[in-house]
Amino acid sequence: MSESKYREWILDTIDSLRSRKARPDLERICRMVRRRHGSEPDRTCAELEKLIQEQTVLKVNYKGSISYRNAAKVQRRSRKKDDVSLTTAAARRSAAVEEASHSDLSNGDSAFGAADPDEDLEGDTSMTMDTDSNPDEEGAEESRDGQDRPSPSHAREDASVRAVSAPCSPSGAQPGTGPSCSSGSARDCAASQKASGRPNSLPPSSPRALPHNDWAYDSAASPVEHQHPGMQRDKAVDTKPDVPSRTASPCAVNNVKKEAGHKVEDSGLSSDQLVPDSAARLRDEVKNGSDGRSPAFSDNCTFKKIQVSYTASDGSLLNGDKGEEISVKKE
DNA sequence: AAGTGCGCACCGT
DNA sequence: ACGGTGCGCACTT
Repeated sequence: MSESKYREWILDTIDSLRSRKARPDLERICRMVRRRHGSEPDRTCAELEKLIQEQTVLKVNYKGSISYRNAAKVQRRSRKKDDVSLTTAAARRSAAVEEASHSDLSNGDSAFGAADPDEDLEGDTSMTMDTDSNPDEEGAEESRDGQDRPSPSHAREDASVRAVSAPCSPSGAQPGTGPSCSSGSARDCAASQKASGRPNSLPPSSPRALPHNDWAYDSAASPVEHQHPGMQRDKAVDTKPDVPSRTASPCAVNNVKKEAGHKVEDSGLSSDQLVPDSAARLRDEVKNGSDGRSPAFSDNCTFKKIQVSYTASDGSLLNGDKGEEISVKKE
């Protein structure tokens, strides 16, 4: 029961933030929800996460920071070719979603989203949805409620949505100073966002340092587990294009592999990057594979960032700051 | 201090 | 040209 309530609150909040022209990021969302309804950020976080998994809320990486979108409101206007693929996409989507959720639960996805602005990772439109199919937002939401019905429409901006699992570190993380875990986690989330989201500054060497550096934010999924620190780092430094994203997620591969087959064509599709974890990953993988080369650069950056942020939130508060610094430095 | 409103620049379509 | 997004600032509570 509280679930639907939360959904409502969260969506409402996102909405409100948007209308205020403020970025609907975790921090703001949590704060606002708490303010308005007194719900603890922690809980909000969790609920938000759920919504993301249901795709009621889309987690998007926009301009280098994490944003959340009300899926019901995100619509794409002109997207003809997509429409075609949308159909197929929809099908996949559901599959993907399911798998995603499964894997997510187990944390199957690794943080290698490997999205790179350069290459237009955004090929990941797979999950784009027709909002047309949404009857009305409210109603839709309601109905959507119970099942993880992929329903989102999809965002047009250049943002990549990926993380579906944990917007914030699930349990542990929490600021030593903050006694209340709730605020702690909220902050935590925010922190991680910030840490990871601050990016933008692409290295000069980057061919097209877009102001919008939409690196993939695969993140959420894994606070700790995968992520091979050493390798990414090296790579980042290196300009070596290959391996990175691909090695990335064995789990993901497993999960998605099957789909990979038909997805390939899609990849070039659009610049929209809304993608469910698995899908995204999958796509990336496919892409990389087919291309034979991968956009190592931004990839790595992304990587680093993610990792860093998680590390920070994850455990050592002490290190948190350091982590950030490090990432900066690297860049 | 925190929340809010909004001008503005940016970007993709 | 248009619409979406979010920063940054000023205003309100």
